[in-house]
Amino acid sequence: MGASDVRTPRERYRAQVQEEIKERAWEQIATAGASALSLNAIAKRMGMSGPALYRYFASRDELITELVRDAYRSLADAFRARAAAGADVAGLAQALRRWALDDPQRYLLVYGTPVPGYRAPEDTTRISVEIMAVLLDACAAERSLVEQPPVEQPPVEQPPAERSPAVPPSPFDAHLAEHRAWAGEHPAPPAVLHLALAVWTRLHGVLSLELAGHFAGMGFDPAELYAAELRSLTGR
Amino acid sequence: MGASDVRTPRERYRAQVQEEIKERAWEQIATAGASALSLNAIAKRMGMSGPALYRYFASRDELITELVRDAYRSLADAFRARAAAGADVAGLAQALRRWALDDPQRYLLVYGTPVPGYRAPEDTTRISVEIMAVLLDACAAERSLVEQPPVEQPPVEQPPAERSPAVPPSPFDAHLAEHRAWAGEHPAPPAVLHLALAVWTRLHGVLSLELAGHFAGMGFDPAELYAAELRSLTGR
DNA sequence: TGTACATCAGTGAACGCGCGTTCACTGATGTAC
DNA sequence: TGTACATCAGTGAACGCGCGTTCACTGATGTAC
Repeated sequence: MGASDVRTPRERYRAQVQEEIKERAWEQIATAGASALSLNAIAKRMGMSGPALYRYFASRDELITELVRDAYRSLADAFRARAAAGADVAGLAQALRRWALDDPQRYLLVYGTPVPGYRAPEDTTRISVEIMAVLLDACAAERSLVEQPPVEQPPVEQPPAERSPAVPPSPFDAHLAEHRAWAGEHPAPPAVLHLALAVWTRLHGVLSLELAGHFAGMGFDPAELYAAELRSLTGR
Repeated sequence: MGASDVRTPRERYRAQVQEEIKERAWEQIATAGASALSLNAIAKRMGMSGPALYRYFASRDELITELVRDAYRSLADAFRARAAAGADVAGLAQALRRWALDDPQRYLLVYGTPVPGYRAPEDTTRISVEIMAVLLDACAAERSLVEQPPVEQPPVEQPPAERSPAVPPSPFDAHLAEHRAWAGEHPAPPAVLHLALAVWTRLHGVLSLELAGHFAGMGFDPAELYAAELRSLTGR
């Protein structure tokens, strides 16, 4: 509200139709996948003629771009809100899972198999950096809380005496110390960068296989596996 | 050879053309994705007319089914060969990574976002059970080798004295003890089932994001992350 | 308050395209006597 | 070895479809005087 209230009725109507187009687009993606998205089919479902949509989106690709952008934005917002409410890594993981299950195709559009000829706009990389920043903050807090449990777990039978109080950095931590450009200005030490990447890939590993239906018929509860993977990261 | 040599010239020719159709299909999938697979385009590239392909595949869907089956079969063969050569979990992980990078679209066809309206044949579930069996064997050996490092890693600062010699089963292990139908007749204890699932999801997490290009521009080496995740599983 | 004009949402026809699939047919290859 | 027949790979025309996109247009809504 406020500043957006100065919009003229025409502008408001325009935004409203644009929003409905996106909604129908998501419905269509949900039933037939992103590569089957068709402007004509959306128009038909809205009771409009096909060309009418070109008043709102310059092309099919631009519509997809907008959907990808919205998806990223929505996850970033969910993360920031959760973080602002004091969520830790487990809280973010829960938010991620909810966000993914809430609309599987939205998750897959962002993190699934890329649409063949489609090139994501720069815009979205900025948002994904934003998401990673929230995760890095949470990981940093997690680390300082539990005093550096290594993400790469040493074998149990290794005598505890041989462990120096400061856990020696893993080979990957050493690699990250010299390849941390992706973290931008974030002051996180390599172990935290490592943890953030592990959180990302492990949770994605479970989620993406679950959403793709690969656990169907196996009998166990994917939520339990998700929780277990989360514990492997936080140690709690 | 041998038994296959009794094939008549016609049969051999037929098999040969069928094989070339599949090769062209993979080429097309590699450049435009699975959902863009077109029989007409394949025929054109082979210098044939479109309808000619219907001598070899009853429909587009049947061709895709064959490709999916081949992909599963190829991974299962690679796994069995590696296991027969004495590979441990790390060896299988290496084989998986090589198999995936060797032909990313083949990996994504099997483990990526499912093709919208497509339903995989029963046949493939059997092969994926076969793959899982090889992995379970390797995981069982791994476990007996390193004396049960838990997949869910407890925090470091937890006093070693409180760890019982037999590590207490994690909540997920307990869940798996009662939901192990997917392992079939395999006698693996819950901790081994857990390890196998973690191997699958963690390696897939890294591989799928790497193949989808999500690490592009981040600067670190995905192979190093893959190796780190592998160490998180084997403790070595 | 009323008139003249500009803006802009939406339509319908049309373009060219490629798709999966069918069908009747041609011509080469293999088989039986 | 030669002839008659069966098998089968491949063709070309055709069907109906839906796609993205363009274009000239109608008609409603908003704006300026």
